[in-house]
Amino acid sequence: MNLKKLAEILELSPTTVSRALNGFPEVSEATRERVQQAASEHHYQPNAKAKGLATGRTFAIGHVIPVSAGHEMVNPVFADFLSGASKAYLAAHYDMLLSLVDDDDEESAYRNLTARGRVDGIIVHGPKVDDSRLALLQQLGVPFVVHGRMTESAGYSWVDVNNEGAFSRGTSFLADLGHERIALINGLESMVFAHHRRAGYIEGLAQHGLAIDERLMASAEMTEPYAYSRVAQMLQADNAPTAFIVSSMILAIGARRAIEAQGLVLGRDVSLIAFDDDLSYLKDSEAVPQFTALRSSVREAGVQCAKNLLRLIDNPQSEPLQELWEASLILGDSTAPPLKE
Amino acid sequence: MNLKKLAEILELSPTTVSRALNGFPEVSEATRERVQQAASEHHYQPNAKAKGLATGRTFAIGHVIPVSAGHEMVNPVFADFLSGASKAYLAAHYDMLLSLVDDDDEESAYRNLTARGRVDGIIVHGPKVDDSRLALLQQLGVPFVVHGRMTESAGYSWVDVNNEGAFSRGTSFLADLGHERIALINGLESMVFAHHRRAGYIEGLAQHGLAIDERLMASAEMTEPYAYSRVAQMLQADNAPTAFIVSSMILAIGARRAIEAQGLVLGRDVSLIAFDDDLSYLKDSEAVPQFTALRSSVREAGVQCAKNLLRLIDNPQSEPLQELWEASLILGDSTAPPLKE
DNA sequence: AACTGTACCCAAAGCGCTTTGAAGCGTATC
DNA sequence: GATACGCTTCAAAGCGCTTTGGGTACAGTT
Repeated sequence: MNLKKLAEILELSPTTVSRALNGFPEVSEATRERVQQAASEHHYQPNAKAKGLATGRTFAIGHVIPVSAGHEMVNPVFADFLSGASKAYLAAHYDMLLSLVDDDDEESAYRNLTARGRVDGIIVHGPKVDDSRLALLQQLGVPFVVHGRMTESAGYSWVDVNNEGAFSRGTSFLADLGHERIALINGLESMVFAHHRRAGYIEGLAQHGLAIDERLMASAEMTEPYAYSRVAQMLQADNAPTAFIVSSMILAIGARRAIEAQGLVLGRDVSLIAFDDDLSYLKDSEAVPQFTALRSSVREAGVQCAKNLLRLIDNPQSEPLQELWEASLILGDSTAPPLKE
Repeated sequence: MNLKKLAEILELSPTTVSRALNGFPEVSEATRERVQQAASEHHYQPNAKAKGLATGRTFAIGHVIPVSAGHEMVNPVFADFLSGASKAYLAAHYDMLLSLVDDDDEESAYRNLTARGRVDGIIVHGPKVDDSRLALLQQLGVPFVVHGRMTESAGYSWVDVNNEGAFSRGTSFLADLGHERIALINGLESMVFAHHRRAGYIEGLAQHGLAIDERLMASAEMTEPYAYSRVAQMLQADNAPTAFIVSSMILAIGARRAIEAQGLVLGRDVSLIAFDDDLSYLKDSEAVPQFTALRSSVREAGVQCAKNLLRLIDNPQSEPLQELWEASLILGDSTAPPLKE
């Protein structure tokens, strides 16, 4: 079923049918209703390609998701982020185009999406320190919103969590409990979020006059086995840490496994704070959460990135939209003062 | 940059430029090279909407992903599945369109995608027992491949793991070790995969003459807290199970937490087998895996579903493609004979 | 009776590509 | 010298929609 056939059935011109369906005023209410009736009866939906060609719009948003080239790993938070974003798109009748690309040749993905006119805007994931994509996207002239931040420059839109503040606060909290050996299990520090978290961690230590010890800082792709092995190793070393602050729930799970494998009890012998993206299948929100956590919903971030991008598209002259969210510190079962020796 | 402008620059007709770029034989090698040269110089990419309109093809595949309506939960295996599928699409120059929809109104998502001509084919996720989508998709006449199975009927394409065989084998393995009280922590049994796993579990018990006890079977959305609470509850009950077989790594993690919270040791006091989708961030593949597991890579399933769908699209008259994969049983650290009392 | 305004509707052009049918132009054939 | 035949190129139509710039009919105004 297409416009022309529908128009024939209704004995109207395609013009009138189009206007009726798109809510233009120069068509009588009577015919508008007749048209809408017939459209839904015949399951008529305008062809997206034709509509896009005629309007110059596409009604699709591109998400370019980096897959770490070596280990083919895709960050599990994306599922929740996308589910949030798709909520916003659904309401606005946008579609979501996904490109998972090796993070060493992302550039061609952005070029493709825009040059071929596949999308009206782009959500950028996984910003890196000194990210070269910023210049590229600005040059391409496509509206975009970054989930996270690239540089400190003002000229682009982003939604981010105050990772530095959160990790400073978490580290302080552990120090206030009396911990003096606090370890950081972080993501890859080429990622801006990990960079900020490390900075916050160091700031927290500094505020309490605690020494910075490189041996207490780990940084890698955030998998469960990585957390397990690094935490196990740190606990076995001389002068082991009594507390950990870790960058994701997955890491917290690996850390917990390592702690218990040493015969230690989490929340008594060892304390732990996790950054919690509030993933749907890993909720840390029982009456007493298993982990003390810095929480910020990645699903909500998805909603907000999407909404802001749509605003940018509808309103190309507008100023960049920037939002810095605070994570909340949720008290759980995994933190306590250090044991007296 | 578009075809017309490129043609003007080259002082050729759009026809010739188009043919040159699309590898038609009726253009001389000399001009073909000249055209390709100019195209890449000017970053020319054909407009996807126009190309699609002219050819009737779209070069996009739709993935419709159910989000459980109540809890807004999206299954974490999708990230890995999509990363596999996108590999296949990249090679064939297809794009991936994602629709995350409440699983109670998926129908309109399929109608939309096809009626508006947004996709050339669809991958169907999360098949349910007696799934009404099968009839709908066949009626819509769009090529599709199901990840999993819907009914036993022969008339459609799917790629699935032999869940029944796997869970029968896993249950048998536990019974052979001497376990007599074996519990199942399953996903929602409205899902076909969970249905099959339950059937396999029961078959395994039956083969060893073990009784079926409804109190040892749990079924729900597969979250960590769910596994934790159900396992804790079963362990505290009279006549507690000595072994568990669970439907995902996330469940295994929740189960482990519950087991250890009782002061029990996994792989000594309690045995556990997990179904392992081989997720990139939860790999169970150290020298000795922490969990004994039934493993089948969901990323590979993504690759294969995508490849088969592309074959179906290129070759509409072909027979349905159906593949049943066997999971491998990986011996890990979480299983042992039951303790003698 | 002629004019203006308003409400409704339409023909045709155009979005950027592919594809059909045909044309121009050497070279070989009779 | 006329005809046929490759080889290369092109003009124009068409994909399904939106949008511009009208047109028609009828009521109200002068």
